[in-house]
Amino acid sequence: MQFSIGCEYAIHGLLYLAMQRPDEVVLLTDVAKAQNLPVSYLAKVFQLLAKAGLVKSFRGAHGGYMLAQTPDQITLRDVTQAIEGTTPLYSPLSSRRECGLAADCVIKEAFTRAEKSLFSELEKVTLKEMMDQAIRMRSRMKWLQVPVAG
Amino acid sequence: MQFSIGCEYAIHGLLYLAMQRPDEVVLLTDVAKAQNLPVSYLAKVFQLLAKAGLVKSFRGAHGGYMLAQTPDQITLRDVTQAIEGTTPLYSPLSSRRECGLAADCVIKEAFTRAEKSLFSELEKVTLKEMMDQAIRMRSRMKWLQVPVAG
DNA sequence: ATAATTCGGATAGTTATTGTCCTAATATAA
DNA sequence: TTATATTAGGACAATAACTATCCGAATTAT
Ligand code: SF4
Ligand code: SF4
Repeated sequence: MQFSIGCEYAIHGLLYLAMQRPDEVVLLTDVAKAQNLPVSYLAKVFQLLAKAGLVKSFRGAHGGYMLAQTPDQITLRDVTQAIEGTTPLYSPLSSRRECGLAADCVIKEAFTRAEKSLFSELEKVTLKEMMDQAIRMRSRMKWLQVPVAG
Repeated sequence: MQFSIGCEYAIHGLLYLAMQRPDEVVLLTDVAKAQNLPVSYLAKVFQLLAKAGLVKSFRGAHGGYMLAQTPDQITLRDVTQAIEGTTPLYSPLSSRRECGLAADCVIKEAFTRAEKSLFSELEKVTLKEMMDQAIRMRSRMKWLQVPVAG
């Protein structure tokens, strides 16, 4: 019961993109290098982000990635769900157990509410806010030492 | 990012206990049989429940398990945490990434809030409520067809 | 054409979860 | 005391999920 490490890579990768000049296209290898991540796995993560519409990808020479939405549109929820998918937190295999409640079971309903509550919290935090923090505290985040606009 | 199947076993096992006469001691094998669960794994689950103080265990002849708290004291949060432990939903390995934010990082704070929110929802549902539902809908839950008080 | 780059699939390595088994400890009863 | 019933706990095996690597195909700029 933990977010996978792919979420961590995604969050920090997106933050790295957000810190570039707007519309700057970044190489995957640069993202990986800056944060000491395995580039081959990060590639998979970025493919998921692209599919989810959080980043735009460009193939070929001078290709790479850039954000597909403004940082204030991208929330932590978008990121985690892009990586982890949207399977419910609790889905009992009633195959073992004969049970005809199905739709209106207080247990399942409770988990559904809890899950909604979890993601609605994550939805409140945007990449913009993370970026703002990163700008304020840039000196303490060595992995983010990138040239910024201007 | 899903609650493990052990949680499902635990919830339904506790519900089975709750449906017995108060202070009735139940054999693990009966719980497993009623729900067609692997008894050896259910044993592990019940050991965790015992450690967490949700059930009392009795060894030896006429031994078994019973609830250690009244059904209205046991919440879904207690159960899930007894099984899954309390490791945080998100704990980035800053080993890869040099970052000095640590304590006051908006990302980590967001996940912490989200996690609290998740568990606070789960805390609102008690075994008593599940039991009441089970009593109302007994006919639709074949795995729970047990003799009840009286 | 050539070089640079992402895409997608296959696959391998690693870790976590789920399940089994065996022995020890404990409790009851004859 | 001995036999029997039952949980505790550790070691282990099987399975599944996650993480990581690799390669050929597609795409694009030069
Ligand atoms: S009681 Fe609810 S969670 Fe359990 S098997 Fe029935 S429908 Fe599923
Ligand atoms: S930015 Fe926050 S989550 Fe990322 S490495 Fe720094 S402290 Fe950890």
